[in-house]
Amino acid sequence: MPELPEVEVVRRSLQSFIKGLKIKKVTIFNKNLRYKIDKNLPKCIKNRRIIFIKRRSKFLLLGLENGNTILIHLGMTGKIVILNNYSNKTFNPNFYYQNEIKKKHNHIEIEFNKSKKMIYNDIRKFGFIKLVTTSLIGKNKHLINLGPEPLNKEFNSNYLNLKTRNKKKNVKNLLLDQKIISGIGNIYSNEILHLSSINPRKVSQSLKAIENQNIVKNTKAVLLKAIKFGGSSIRDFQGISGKTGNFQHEFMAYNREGQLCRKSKCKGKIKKIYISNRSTFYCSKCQR
DNA sequence: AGGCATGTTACAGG
DNA sequence: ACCTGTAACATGCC
Repeated sequence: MPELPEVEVVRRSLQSFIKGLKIKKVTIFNKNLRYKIDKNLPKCIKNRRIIFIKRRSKFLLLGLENGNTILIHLGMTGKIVILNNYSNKTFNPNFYYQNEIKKKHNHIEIEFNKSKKMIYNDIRKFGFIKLVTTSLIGKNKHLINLGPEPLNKEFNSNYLNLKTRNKKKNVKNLLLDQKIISGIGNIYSNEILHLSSINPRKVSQSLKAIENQNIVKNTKAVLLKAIKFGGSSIRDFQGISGKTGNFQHEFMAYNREGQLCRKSKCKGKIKKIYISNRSTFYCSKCQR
């Protein structure tokens, strides 16, 4: 599911559902995610209250009152499900999702007070959950090398000029490089370059200042719009209430091979190529 | 059956 | 050192 917009949509939902709640019970059905879940995790988080819910790049950070933070990455297919009133006798863990979320991929269940429950479900198990010390979070190996948040002011054209100046990397891989900008994945890199009318194979070094300026502007625009639309639901992304996002209907390039460019008056065709083994979509006319 | 999939990471080779 | 491509992880879908 998860690039920055999807993770942000989940964060906002969590904020309204579980902020301030106390963890009452933790059940691990399957500890073999990307990293094995520490067997001490349940007892370290039990009886602790959630005091903040933040996002850094594609990571979720659930801060606890005891100085620990639950760090979550959703990988490719990770989902978080929240259930209300689970004490109800007719409780069904897949209530909101019905057939769409399969119980066999529920790996962790965290029960809170106020009859709320959070489930981590992940088909491919590329995601993970681990506990980190809140005060040391910036030094965590997953976070320490991340570049700026694209929606922050530090991601601006000066920054991008500096980062592209000596880079021979193609611009698509540049956008995917979490050390340079954090949170962009394959879908949104395609969308950003399409909106910027820049060929994904273009070498970073050769980007003009105005192009960098456009990339910055369009990165922010694409991500904000995607958040506004509830993220993209391709395959299986769903927001926490089980609702799907709607940004997939707004795609200009991604997944549109062979279709007409949606830019007004362009009339070009969307092509699909592979760059570093990732599917890449661009308009052969307006992204030369 | 085989290729492909929103992510990350390790490794090989240029 | 930088860059790219490949593979791996596990599962499901077309």
